[in-house]
Amino acid sequence: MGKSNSKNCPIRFALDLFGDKWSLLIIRDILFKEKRYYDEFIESDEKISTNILADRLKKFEEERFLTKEIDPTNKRRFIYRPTQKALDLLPMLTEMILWSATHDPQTAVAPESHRKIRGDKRSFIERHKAKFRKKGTD
Amino acid sequence: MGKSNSKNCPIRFALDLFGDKWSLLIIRDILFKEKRYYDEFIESDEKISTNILADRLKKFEEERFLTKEIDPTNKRRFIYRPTQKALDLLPMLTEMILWSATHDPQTAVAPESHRKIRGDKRSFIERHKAKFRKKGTD
DNA sequence: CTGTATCCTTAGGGATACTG
DNA sequence: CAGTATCCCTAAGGATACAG
Repeated sequence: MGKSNSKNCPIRFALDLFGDKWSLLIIRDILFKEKRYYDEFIESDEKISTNILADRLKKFEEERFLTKEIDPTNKRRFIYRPTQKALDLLPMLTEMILWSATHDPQTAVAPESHRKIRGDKRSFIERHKAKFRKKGTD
Repeated sequence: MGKSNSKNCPIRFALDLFGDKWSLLIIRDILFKEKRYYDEFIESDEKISTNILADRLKKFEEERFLTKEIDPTNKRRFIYRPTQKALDLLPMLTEMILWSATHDPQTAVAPESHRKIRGDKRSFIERHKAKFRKKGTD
């Protein structure tokens, strides 16, 4: 299902870009855990392997989800920062999290709290975006 | 990354359930294209093969995304209908569609229209839900 | 019509060693 | 530190034939 194939279907378009096993987990680390460095991604619970991580970071840079620059505080490291394109995934990811919150028996949340979270969604997202306005880039 | 592994991460929880190549496309067909029968899924553009489709339908039934019943209008077919758990994916999918609408150069939508779509999101989702209240189930 | 059952292929991913 | 480069392996998926 190559990229040329996502004609006119926005869901397929999205899946072609981040519908694999690792992409959204990396995006999660960037947007919610504020990771910015290669070794920070490597340390994640899921134990991504070095070649896969490098490949995804490259793709994300090519697709303009991330920028890669030399870290000003340490000229021997790279810093990866989310672009607006990545930040724009926050609403979708927030809805995904809300969905899991209601349907995961392990973390199940009462409907009242769910409504509260949903009510807070905008501020939740705005809070995150604000963070990245300092750290992020476009 | 088996299911037992999605401890405390709602994104991983969601990806374990529908993070493969086909699941969200089937959900799309159910929620947006209102497909209900095996052969309707088979006819989709993406040409899913019979064994994969059967496997996903079974999993979705087990995970309570779908119910499977004998079609009252034709006792020799099955009808698959979305549960509330599946319907609850509408907000996430809508955000995914909105994201693609802004970032897919092919279907790119002007920011004004985008804001309009976003403003209409609730009614969009409610319209879909209403449809399924007749056809759907829980 | 709605699937199973097979068989086969391949892309994606894991482990590990190595490098600028 | 931030990756390549290998090598290998497996799960996922395609094609097709068959079955209830």
